[in-house]
Amino acid sequence: MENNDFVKELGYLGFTMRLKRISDAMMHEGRRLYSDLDVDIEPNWYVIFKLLKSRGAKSVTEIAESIRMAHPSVIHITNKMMDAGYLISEKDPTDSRKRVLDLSTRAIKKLPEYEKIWDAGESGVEKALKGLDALELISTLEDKFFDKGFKERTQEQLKNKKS
Amino acid sequence: MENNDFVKELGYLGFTMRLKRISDAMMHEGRRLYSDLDVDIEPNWYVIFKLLKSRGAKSVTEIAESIRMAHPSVIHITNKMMDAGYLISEKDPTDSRKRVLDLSTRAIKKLPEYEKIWDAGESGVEKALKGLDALELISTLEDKFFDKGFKERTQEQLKNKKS
DNA sequence: TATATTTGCGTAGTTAACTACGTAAAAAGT
DNA sequence: ACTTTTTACGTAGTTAACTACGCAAATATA
Repeated sequence: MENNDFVKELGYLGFTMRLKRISDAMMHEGRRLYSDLDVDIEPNWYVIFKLLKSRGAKSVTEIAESIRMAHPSVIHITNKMMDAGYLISEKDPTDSRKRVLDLSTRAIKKLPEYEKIWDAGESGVEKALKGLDALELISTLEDKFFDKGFKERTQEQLKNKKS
Repeated sequence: MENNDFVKELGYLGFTMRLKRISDAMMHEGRRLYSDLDVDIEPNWYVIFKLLKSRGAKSVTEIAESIRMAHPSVIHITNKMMDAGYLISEKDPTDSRKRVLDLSTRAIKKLPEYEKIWDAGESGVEKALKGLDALELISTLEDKFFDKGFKERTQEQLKNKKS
């Protein structure tokens, strides 16, 4: 691997971009993996499978909150999973605005096969990151940038400089 | 901030997704920042400004390699910067396939103003991450996942499990 | 009880990266 | 010198997130 990485030279200024590059690269690898394995699922589906398996049926908004995604993203993902036959959807009997999603029997039948892949993926990541405090750092990043974001922090710095 | 984060509970399995979420969130904050400040630039442009300022004129492919992006992405970004009047583009005299990009005089005139913003952004990130080995971890992630990706690591694990 | 607000869901449009492929020029091979 | 391969760039199409907005149902308020 060459070392011509200009973004790396930029220090903290390049941090966000480097984060995105790695995230994009890993995401992309994930897609290639599924396509190589010739499996009928897509990258982010695992989190829906796991969530509904462990917590039972949930509405769209509940899912969005549980995984910290915007609800339109959840609709998009779960619609594709429904088309593939992995989810069932029912109106909530007490609140007709809500649509409650749950795993189909097909999903439950297929889960063991898919969990082997996810376990292998997890082991691979774990092996690569063991001893690096990576999960702790991610938690810190979440704490620091989910509540008071990058924007607010920059604006504070701009104000400080003026005084 | 509530602590209903299911992805966090997934350990290393949720690592990639958490990385993407933070990256997306920071990216989004960046866009909001520029829109709040009412400046005529977009998030990733800074890296092109900085690169051409420090290294001088470069071709599309050279830029792509320097910042580790696919060349169509560079074309996309630099076309917008050209439309905004920040870049000039010329054919390479010795190789007519190449298109060489450089900062315009307008860009050079505007740079000090923009660098104030970027400095503030960098300070904000630095303050949030100081003492956390964040840059070191990013470097490790790059080393581990740019060369031998997530896919290959998972496939190794799948093989191991079978034996 | 009537009105106003909040909540849940869906659609539409935006953003920013990527791969795949095509074309033309340059370089390498025979 | 001719042919093949590589390189550089551009376009088209895909993916996956987001915000903004609108509608309808439920809840709160007057």
